[in-house]
Amino acid sequence: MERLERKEREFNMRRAEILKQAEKVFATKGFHNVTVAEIASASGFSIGSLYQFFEGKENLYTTMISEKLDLMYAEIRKATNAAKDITGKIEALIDAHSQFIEKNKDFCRLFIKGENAALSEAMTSLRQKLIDDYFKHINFIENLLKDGIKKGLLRALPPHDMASALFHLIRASSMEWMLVPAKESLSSKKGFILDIFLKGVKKYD
Amino acid sequence: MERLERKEREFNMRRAEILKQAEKVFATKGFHNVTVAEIASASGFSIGSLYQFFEGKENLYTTMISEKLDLMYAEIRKATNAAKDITGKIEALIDAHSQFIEKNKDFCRLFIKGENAALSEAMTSLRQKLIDDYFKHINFIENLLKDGIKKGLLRALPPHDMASALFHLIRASSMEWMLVPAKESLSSKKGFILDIFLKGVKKYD
Amino acid sequence: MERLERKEREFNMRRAEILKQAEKVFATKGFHNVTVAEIASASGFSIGSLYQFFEGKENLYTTMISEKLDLMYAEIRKATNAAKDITGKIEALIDAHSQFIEKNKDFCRLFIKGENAALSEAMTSLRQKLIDDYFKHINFIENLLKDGIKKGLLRALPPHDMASALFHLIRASSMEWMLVPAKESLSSKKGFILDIFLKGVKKYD
Amino acid sequence: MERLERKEREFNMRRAEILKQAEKVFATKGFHNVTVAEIASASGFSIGSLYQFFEGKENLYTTMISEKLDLMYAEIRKATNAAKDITGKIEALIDAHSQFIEKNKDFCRLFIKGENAALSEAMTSLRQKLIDDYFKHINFIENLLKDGIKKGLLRALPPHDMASALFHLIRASSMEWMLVPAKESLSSKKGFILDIFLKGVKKYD
DNA sequence: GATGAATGAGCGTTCATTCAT
DNA sequence: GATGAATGAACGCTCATTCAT
Repeated sequence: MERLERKEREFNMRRAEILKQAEKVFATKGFHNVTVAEIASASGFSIGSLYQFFEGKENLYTTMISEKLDLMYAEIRKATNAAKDITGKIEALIDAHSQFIEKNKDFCRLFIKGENAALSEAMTSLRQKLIDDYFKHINFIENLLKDGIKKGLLRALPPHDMASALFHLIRASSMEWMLVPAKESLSSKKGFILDIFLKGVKKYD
Repeated sequence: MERLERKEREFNMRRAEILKQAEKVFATKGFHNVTVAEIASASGFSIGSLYQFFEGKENLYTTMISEKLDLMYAEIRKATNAAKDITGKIEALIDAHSQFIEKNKDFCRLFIKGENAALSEAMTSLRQKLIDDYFKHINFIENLLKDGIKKGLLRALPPHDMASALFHLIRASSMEWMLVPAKESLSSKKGFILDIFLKGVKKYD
Repeated sequence: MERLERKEREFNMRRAEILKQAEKVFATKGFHNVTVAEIASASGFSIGSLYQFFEGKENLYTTMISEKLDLMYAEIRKATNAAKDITGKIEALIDAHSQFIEKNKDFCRLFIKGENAALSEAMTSLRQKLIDDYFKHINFIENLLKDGIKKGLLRALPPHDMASALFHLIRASSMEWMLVPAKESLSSKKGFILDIFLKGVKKYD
Repeated sequence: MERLERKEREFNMRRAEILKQAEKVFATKGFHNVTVAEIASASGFSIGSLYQFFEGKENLYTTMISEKLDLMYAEIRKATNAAKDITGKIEALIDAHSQFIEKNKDFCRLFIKGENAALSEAMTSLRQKLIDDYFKHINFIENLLKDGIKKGLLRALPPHDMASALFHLIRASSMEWMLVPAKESLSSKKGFILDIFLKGVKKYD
């Protein structure tokens, strides 16, 4: 019994190590420009071993993307839920999202670079998962904003559109921060995002 | 003389036809999953002929992306410049951008899917061009908003960040419209974008 | 009648012009690294026109080689025949051969570089022609030497082997002259070739 | 340790096998008329495997030529050095050279056919190596002959030219033997070469 | 179990030749 | 006749995956 557990633990550790190194390599060069041999070499395993952990190159890639994104959404929601009031939650949402991107610059670049397309089964279902997760996340933000409307803090605009807007305002800062080599910390944009999202750009209402 | 002109016209028509068909094929399957033979067959030319118009697969791809994007930015700016006052210009900006996306759904999907990455010279310089064009466009919007600030219509927020925010609010709607199969017209979101951009989501200031 | 003659004369002039330019291009880059388009462009004719003068690329190449080599052998024999006595004839043979090589350095390099092989019909028959011409030439020298034996000037060694030896002694100098960038005139070797061929290297007999 | 040695030995055996079969195929058809698939099939390996042993088609070709030629020069020099006196050494030189050609008819034919040209890096450096090795060999013969001059056996002709002459006299016989399908053994020419090289063709001095 | 050499389908690209104009 | 755009077979090479050791 104990033996089995150790085996399982070891298996998971190796799997995680491979994913970690694969992320680095993929993030640097993109899916199509990386060979399985490279990942094997980077992670210190043999080519053959990789195929014991993952069904193939695509599966390794989609798993890596998928698990990392799960982590991102989880982190953001956890931080958001931990805040007390609506404004605090929105602030936490912006902050946690920004921080994840700052910590995972290379990974996130994969989404600017693109490198997702493909026709194969695995890639198609990855894309669908990405879309589903995206809408789940928008829905999470939506509920937050609905609460704000109910509490009389926010205007009664379509919640889904508001949520989408907030998400993409965060994305806007992130993208620019990733595109321009050296700039101030991404987190410094939090105030602006919060301000423009809440009050808009017009001078007098 | 006339002969030469007709030759040139024909050349350009064939070139355009290839680009048009290549756009369709690339949009469906992404750069790496399309073969030159497929594009040749789809556009009704032989493999060899493609190489008279374009230096290779990458050149065909980057040319297609580049020219189409040039067109998009040009259309948006033309429509924007044609409007009279600031609010009208912002409205026109949103409208023209939305309309281009509605008319070029498949092409725009390439950017959601990503499929830009690659390490080669051509691809690297395409990416740089995309980034440059993006910032040029943000700058165009920036100037528009600066004018609004000067005229006392808009708050004196950092113009670049405001421009980026507006651009990504438009992008937010577009993305969702492309992700969800059948939905109301993208243009119908114009009112919301304008509203949230100008006034924000907060109930009382 | 006269019209026809002019046509024919023009045809031959164009054909010669193509061969002349083709020689230059082939000599510089070798058969496989030259395209038909290059030859067309170099000779000032269209691709299609080339196919009116020659059946194809191989035919153009083999014709060029063949005719040039015919010329070489003809020149050498003419000069040789013009000399009076045996020793003079051998001297003339060496001289004319050396001079042809000096005048046609690039062409002759084709034979050092190789660039003859191929499996196709045309190439095979070219090779056979080269071999036949080579033996015909050796035979010419042979007759010269037989005469020398009959006249009591030369030892009664196997005439074919003697002829071959003489030919390759000339070739030896030529080769080195072509391999080493800048050297004294090839013709300056005539004395040495004659000396070693006639007297050998041994000090006392 | 032992394991590693066996691996290395196997690797070298496979590499040698590929070179051997490649030599046959190239010798028959020339560089440009052989496909990588053909060599793979002839040597009993897959296309991909060839690329584990050699960087590409050119590398395979140049390696084959280079190693074989190294072997030839080594054999000739070894045999020559083993002989006692000058005349014996010259005889051994002729003999060893002839024997190598008799044993490696197909390989040597590559040099008659030519098939060395090409513009690429690898081919250019092969050519330079061939030339360098040629002159190194001539130099080896030169030293031999210089010794003969010093010992009073040979006339004080320019040693380099004498060496070149001897080399090409051997080459003359070899070439004819290769060109004419069936003939007496090449080695039977040794006597003639020695005779003409030492004494020349003139009857009375 | 672990390995990495072996496999070969599939790719982008070239260029001799043809033939509509 | 003269042209050169169009053709597509054929090539060298890569690399995800397998499987004998």
